[in-house]
Amino acid sequence: MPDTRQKLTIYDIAQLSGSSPSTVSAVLNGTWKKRRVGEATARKIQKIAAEHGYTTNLQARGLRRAQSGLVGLILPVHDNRFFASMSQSFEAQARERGWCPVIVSTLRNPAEEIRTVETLISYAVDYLFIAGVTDPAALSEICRAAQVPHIYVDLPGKDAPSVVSNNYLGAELLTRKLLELMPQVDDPARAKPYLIGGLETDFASAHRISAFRSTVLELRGSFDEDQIITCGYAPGSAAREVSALCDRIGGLPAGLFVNSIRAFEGIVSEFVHLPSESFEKSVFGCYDYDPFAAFLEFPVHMVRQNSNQLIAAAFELADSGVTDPVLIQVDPELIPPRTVYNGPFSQLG
Amino acid sequence: MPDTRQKLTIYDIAQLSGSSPSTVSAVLNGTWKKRRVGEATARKIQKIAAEHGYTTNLQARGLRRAQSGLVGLILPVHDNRFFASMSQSFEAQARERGWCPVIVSTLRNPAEEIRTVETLISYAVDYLFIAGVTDPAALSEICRAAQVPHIYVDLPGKDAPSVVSNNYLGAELLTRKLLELMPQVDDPARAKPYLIGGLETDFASAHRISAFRSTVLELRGSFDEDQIITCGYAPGSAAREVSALCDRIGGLPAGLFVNSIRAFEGIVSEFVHLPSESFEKSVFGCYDYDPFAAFLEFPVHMVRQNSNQLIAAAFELADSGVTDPVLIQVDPELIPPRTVYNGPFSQLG
DNA sequence: ATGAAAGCGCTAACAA
DNA sequence: TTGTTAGCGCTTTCAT
Repeated sequence: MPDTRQKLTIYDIAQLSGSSPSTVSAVLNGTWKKRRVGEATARKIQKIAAEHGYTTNLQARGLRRAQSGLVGLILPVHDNRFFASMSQSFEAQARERGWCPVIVSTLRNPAEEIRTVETLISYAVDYLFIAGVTDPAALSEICRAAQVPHIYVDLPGKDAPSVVSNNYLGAELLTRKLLELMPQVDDPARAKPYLIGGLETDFASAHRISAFRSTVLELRGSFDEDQIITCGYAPGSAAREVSALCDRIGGLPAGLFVNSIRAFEGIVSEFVHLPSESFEKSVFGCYDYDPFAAFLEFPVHMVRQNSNQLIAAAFELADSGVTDPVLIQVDPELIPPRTVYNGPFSQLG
Repeated sequence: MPDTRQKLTIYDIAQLSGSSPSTVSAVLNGTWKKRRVGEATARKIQKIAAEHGYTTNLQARGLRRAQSGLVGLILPVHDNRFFASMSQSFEAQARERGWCPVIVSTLRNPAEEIRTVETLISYAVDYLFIAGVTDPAALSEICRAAQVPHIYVDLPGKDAPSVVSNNYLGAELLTRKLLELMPQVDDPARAKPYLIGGLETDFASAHRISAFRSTVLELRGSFDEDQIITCGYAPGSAAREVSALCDRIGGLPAGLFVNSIRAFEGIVSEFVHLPSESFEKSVFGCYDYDPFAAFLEFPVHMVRQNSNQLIAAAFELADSGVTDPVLIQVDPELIPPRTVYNGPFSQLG
């Protein structure tokens, strides 16, 4: 391995091989077949390049070609099971297609989202995947102005194709399961199922709440708005709210639909103070899957969103060049208690 | 917002403002003060650029300056609490410094690691953070040849600065805790603590195992190698191994040190078949923190690695320009059962 | 205080 | 089959 202090360019390789920069360029970027560079010349150049550890300057190529080979994914946070597994899938599939994935989180901060999209565009990303942002319209506008094709994942955009989880279906399945398993309780306030967590302003939560409401109404014939407690996603507020609920109705409700793993985390931290028997007259559901939540003291039915399928569908749309605002839905899965889900990357850790 | 079909360049802005490209360049990249561009000229150019939605082409800038403004982080997987929170911290701190973070995972695959480092170098990353790879030496060599400063996080490199978790300390704390709480059991095979999960070839695991061995020896006066079961990180194999262990020693051991959250996941999936009383004569520890694992039926003591501090220390080294192979250790924390840990990003979800 | 011009490394006409 | 050349958009001497 020669210690090339200076980075080599195609000009260096041209010199060393006695051919011209354009021939070297063609050989090294794979277009030499159709440029009809001689087999021998090609071999020689490849050999020299390899020996000297030549690597293409992708900035220069990108500048010239007016594209970068980068594909971006914007998500709210890395530190979340659903989004992290989305990252994993995104990366694998981007690589498969010869793209270099760039994953950035914007913390659900509108200004940060805009700044980030602008930065990625400045780096000439070839395609942008957008998941879980607050203002899709603003981002679409920026992308449109810069002519960057983009797609929304897990939330619908009206100016670009979208792939979303079928939140209505997932919530309906979970609600039906709860209603099916809920024990008979005398106190009417405790006999009803409650939904806790999330925000109705959030697209996904809105659909889940709507499914919860309709399904309860359909199967029970009545529904009160006090059965819905939208307190956001933070564990702390869910903990406070569930505790307030129990105070209000004098114990745990017969059914509890927790609308996010983070909220569930907070709720469990409250539950830990209760004796085991408290859970006997209740059934729990959580919209999100977590392997450990599957093994709590009380059984928890969970919905697992198929992030891998979301990303796969998005890549298919990207590949096919669709730019119209089509909307594809991906069905989530109801996961029973005590189940270890095996995902595409589960052998790793 | 004018619908500029074509992306504007500094030449366009120069025309529009009646000044030269070099002046526009200086104004728009912030060096105009020291280039002594007139206040009025500067204002005018900035105004025009803003009105037309000009954005710098970072590829062109990068090519010219021979740097990109990108800073890379290489990790094994995204889909893991520890690494995901590392991503979150990395991103926040990179942004703070005006860098654009690029986070990629290489699935502990040596070839992929090398390919990835080469790709990032081709994009002219200014700095590289490397966490959890299999062959640091090879990567250092590539970085050195390309003159890319880099730092290792969570594993030590011998040719570059490193920031690592104090795995020995963490494991020692956890082992001491287990030994302190382990109940008296008659059967000698069940009276000993066991460690399960991980690989001794892995730097972090090696240190943890070493601490486990020494601490047990110190406090108990004896140690058998059969107390260590290194079966990797996959849940499935940990599940099989723990079940084999229980068969062999005729029940749960008095103390079980699980060497990774993924292994613990598999173990818990076995435990779920056992009656509650089974856990009464055992104490559990897990090297990794998970909010739900904190609330299992039986108490679990956990070690939480401080990924935020690891990244912070690494950035400090990067800022200070250190390139010698110094090694900094960051202490992990022992977290008691039933504890919700609040991290720097815990209000998000 | 500002402009002209060269060039970063690569690609893609266009020539030969 | 291969070489010459003109840029991609920006920065940065060097002039003025």
